[in-house]
Amino acid sequence: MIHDKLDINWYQGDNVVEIARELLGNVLCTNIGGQQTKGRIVETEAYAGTNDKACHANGQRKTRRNEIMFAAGGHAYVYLCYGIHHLFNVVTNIEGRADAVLIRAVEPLDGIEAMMHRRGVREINRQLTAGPGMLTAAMGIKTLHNATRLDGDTIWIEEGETSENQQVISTTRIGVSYAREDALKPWRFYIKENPWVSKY
DNA sequence: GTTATGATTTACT
DNA sequence: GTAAATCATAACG
Repeated sequence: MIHDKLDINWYQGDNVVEIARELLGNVLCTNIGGQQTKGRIVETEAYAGTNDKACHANGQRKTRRNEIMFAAGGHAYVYLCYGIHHLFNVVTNIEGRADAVLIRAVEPLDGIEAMMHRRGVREINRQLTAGPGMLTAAMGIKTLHNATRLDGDTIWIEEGETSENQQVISTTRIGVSYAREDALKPWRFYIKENPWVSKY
């Protein structure tokens, strides 16, 4: 079965919410530290640039941290949250439009041994990748991978199985209550009844 | 220069 | 159920 890497142009559409939904079922791949890992994306959230109070780039606020969000779609935006967790986003839209999709959970496919080793767990269970900080740890993604191009050979996304049977649920985003009315936007997407979707 | 804080996880009472 | 861990960044002086 051939899986094609998503083309850089794929990321540059102007509807970040739609892209977040379409990312479900595709496969996030990393080749870091000599270990290749792959995981099917089962949960995402859209962050809609300057009009979204939950987005780091809201109100055209451009800083050193979120600078990469203003670049053209197809880059990785990785940053450290709570001093502990690395969060991985896919930058979308064209240069100057700071949209991004947060990858919140994946289902492990390849390199599971490496993931378990990085996470320090012995069994394959939700502890591996069912959460935005967990999946980056499992797949070896660190802040040094910020601004990585997703058409390279370190981090990329492949087309997944055709997902006719997957039912997509949309609901509110998590951990953004500070964003007031924008916290109510139903911009979190996940695959129904998939056991790897994050808790809370 | 200082200080507050978070797109979370984990451990503990 | 609640709280601690832990630090780069952003906002301010």
